[in-house]
Amino acid sequence: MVRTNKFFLSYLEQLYKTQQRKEDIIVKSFTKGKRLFVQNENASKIMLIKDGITKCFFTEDNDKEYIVEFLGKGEIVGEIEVIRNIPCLCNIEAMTDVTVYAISIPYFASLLKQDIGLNNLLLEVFAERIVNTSSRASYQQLYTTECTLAKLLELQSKQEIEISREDKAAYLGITIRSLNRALKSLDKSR
Amino acid sequence: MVRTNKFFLSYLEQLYKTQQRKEDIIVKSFTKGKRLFVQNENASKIMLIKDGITKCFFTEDNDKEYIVEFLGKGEIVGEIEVIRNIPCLCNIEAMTDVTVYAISIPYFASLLKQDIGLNNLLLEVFAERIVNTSSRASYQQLYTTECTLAKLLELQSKQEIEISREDKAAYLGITIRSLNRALKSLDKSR
DNA sequence: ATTAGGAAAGGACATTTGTCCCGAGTGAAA
DNA sequence: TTTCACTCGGGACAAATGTCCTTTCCTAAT
Repeated sequence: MVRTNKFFLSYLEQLYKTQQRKEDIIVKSFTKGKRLFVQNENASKIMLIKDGITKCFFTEDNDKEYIVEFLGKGEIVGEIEVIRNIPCLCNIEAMTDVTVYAISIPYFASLLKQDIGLNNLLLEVFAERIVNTSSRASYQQLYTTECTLAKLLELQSKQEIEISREDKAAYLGITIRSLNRALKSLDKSR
Repeated sequence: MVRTNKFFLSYLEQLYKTQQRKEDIIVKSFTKGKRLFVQNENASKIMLIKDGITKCFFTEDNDKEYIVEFLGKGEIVGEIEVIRNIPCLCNIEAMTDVTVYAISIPYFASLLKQDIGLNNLLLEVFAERIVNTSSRASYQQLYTTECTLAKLLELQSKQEIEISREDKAAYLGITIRSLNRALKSLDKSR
């Protein structure tokens, strides 16, 4: 559930060490709660998470939130926006203190045009995200809240993170009231 | 809603014409209703749609279906499975008679390792799919059925296709009963 | 023309989910 | 210690959705 990618992380560490122009990749930090990207705003950098955990979520016009995924070490953010040339699709918020490699857009764009290793890494990341996002969308639409919650709790138990009730509800796309009910009903069934 | 990609189509036409080994890319046809890929089975080819419209959908264990997207000319299918080395994520079914370029997996894999143009095309397709899938998942979770149906009808009116009630319901992830109700209630409001 | 079979729409009820609100519990300040 | 204010969990009702079943309509065969 918290995605990570050690290959991409070491690829970028390598790139960082050997870069010619020292301003192409810089290390930045965000304290817990700060946003790396804000939905609908234009991004000035692409980032790769060096340490910490973030959440990637939509804020809809009706003020409800939907968490797409949790991103940890080695996950890249902002690249879709550059590739498609659009403003930020969603928000990325630091759930813990976070440090990132921030890559300038022109530099990243030039790498895209020449570095096949980077292309392959990105394709793998994208394929993984498509698999996750689409199969989750299907599951959430076609199963009961209780089932999707059970799945979430199981995923969470395999990870090291604490997810607040708000975030659980936002991940499932339901209200806190419904989440409480589902939690209670899962309790009963064991 | 019916995705298409003329750049990818002409890229593949070019490739097809100039291929060395005549068995790397072949043209195949599927009549309406036939499946190009079956969920959980292993794919033997990657395909790019030359003509016709397909639907890409999950069948869950509870027998309900969820349509991820409709794919038309120039859309590629089966590539995610090769990149991630997994069995078919979902079903791809011909909604009209369909012809495709069927590409052998080893050939495609070798192209991936060397052809940056292909990599860039794929990255754009993937980025587009992630944008669509994730924003639709969010919208469907956080808005009422009526809103999502209205959006679907609007999208459909801009396209040339007819979508059956079953397919509309599967696209929205709801039952036909609920779809009928929502249709009726939309009627009333104008 | 009549009737049987099947598909589709919608009524009726059950279940699920959301909204609103109240009361218990907690922490901080007087 | 008392009280105020705030948060959180859950009760009660409303709205939405699913399930089941009946009715209607269409088609095809006799």
